[in-house]
Amino acid sequence: MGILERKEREKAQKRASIIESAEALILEKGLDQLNMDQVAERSEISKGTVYLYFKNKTDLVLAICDKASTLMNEKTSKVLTQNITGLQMVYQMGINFIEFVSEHPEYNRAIRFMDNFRNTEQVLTSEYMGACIQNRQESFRAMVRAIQIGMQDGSINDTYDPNQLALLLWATSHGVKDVAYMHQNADHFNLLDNLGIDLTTMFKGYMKLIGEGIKGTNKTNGDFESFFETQIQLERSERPD
Amino acid sequence: MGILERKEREKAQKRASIIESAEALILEKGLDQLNMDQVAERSEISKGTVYLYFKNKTDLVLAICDKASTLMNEKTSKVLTQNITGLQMVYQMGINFIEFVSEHPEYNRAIRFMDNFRNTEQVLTSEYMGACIQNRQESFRAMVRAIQIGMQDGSINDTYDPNQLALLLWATSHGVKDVAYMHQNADHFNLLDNLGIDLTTMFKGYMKLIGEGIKGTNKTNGDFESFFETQIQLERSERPD
DNA sequence: TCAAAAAATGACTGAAAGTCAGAAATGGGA
DNA sequence: TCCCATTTCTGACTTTCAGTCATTTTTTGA
Repeated sequence: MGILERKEREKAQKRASIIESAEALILEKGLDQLNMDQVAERSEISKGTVYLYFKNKTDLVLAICDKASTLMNEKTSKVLTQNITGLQMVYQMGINFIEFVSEHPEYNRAIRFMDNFRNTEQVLTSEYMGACIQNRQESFRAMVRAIQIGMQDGSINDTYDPNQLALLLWATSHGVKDVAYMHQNADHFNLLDNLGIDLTTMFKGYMKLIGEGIKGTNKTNGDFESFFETQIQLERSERPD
Repeated sequence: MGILERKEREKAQKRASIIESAEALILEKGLDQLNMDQVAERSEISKGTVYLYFKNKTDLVLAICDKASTLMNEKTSKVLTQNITGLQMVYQMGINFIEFVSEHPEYNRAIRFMDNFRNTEQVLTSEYMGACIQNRQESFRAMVRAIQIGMQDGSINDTYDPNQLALLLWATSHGVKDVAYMHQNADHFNLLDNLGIDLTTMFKGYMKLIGEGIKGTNKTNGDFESFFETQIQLERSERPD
């Protein structure tokens, strides 16, 4: 019975197409201007059909968050397989995070929106919410793992509690991201432009500050600066566009 | 001509009373549930009158942000007058910030909401927006000032650029605040509770991490831990409720 | 006491989320 | 090929809420 399978596939495609329409609209006009009539129009279906695929607007935004956090999570988890020190893994996760937000402003907006949701009925009954939480927790555990590896190879100071340190890195990196990409959401209070500091400088400064605070006894790791330059060169040689 | 003055005073009072109603509603139900009919009802005036005092809902929220940032700004600026080292000033500003958010969840919600605004007509034409930006910039400059003081008294490493360091402290502390008080907005992904780490521990950990990264050559300042304990004891003796 | 000015009102408009009765398309059996 | 049951889709309709404005009420000063 291949018909059922075909139907399933078509359903998934339509669902994905609605999500893509919503993403494009978020990119163009911002999330606060997202409008279900427009999502329907851009997907070339009626409004009612949108509601066959997503329970409500919140559900649709959470589906985008799910997609975003899955993508981010894959990138983060992959870092653990690289043959580098724990500290360098932490650096690499930071680079990935900043790149992700830079490449996908619409995902950043969706996730910021999600973090402002209160636990309403709509949020609690969305099947996507659980997936988002799982993805985040997995990324967080990858961070803890990188820290543990770093403590074993001597690149990270092992007097910290790995969970607590991961929590601090998570929190501070999100703060840096929010300030660095404030212009993606709002231009008021654009500290970076006001101070004439560019994104890379800020990010390097953050890594240096954090690096100083967490560095272990093994001094052969090199600092973030040199690691960063190597990575950038690697990427340029991989994608010479 | 005391009538005009009286009218001005009454206007200001009514304006303040509308703001208070909105704050209470934000505290009770969250900002996404804030509704202008309810604001009017709670203020015991008609909806139309609310719109005589505030151009629109955005304007009202920005008025709350103005009030909040003014309050925070006063606290921050006052730190500069204390007879402590620059590093201790930075610590104290952090303590004030965390206390502020803890005491005023409604203000935190309003400001988070503001940071998600895009620069629409409504935002640009609100007289409160400019005030908010000014308040923030003033707080930021106070932070820069504290860092400069710290570099002079040897409590802060003077190889950093003061502006860049202030930017990093601003960004990271906001990140820590957002994670620490995520439950004020949303309970999903409540990292603190998941890991069984309490707010004070996280905050101390943050200050330790940062402190390590920025500490200067003068080692007589004492660490954050001891500074924090002193401050807490001071406050307890000042307000023995 | 009264009329002009100021302040307040609430019914109304418009926009957008969400619903649902009916229309259209699909698919298996005769 | 036709039929009809099931699935899928539609868009007019309902509801909610921001924002408006013609009208009413209150205040003021003469």
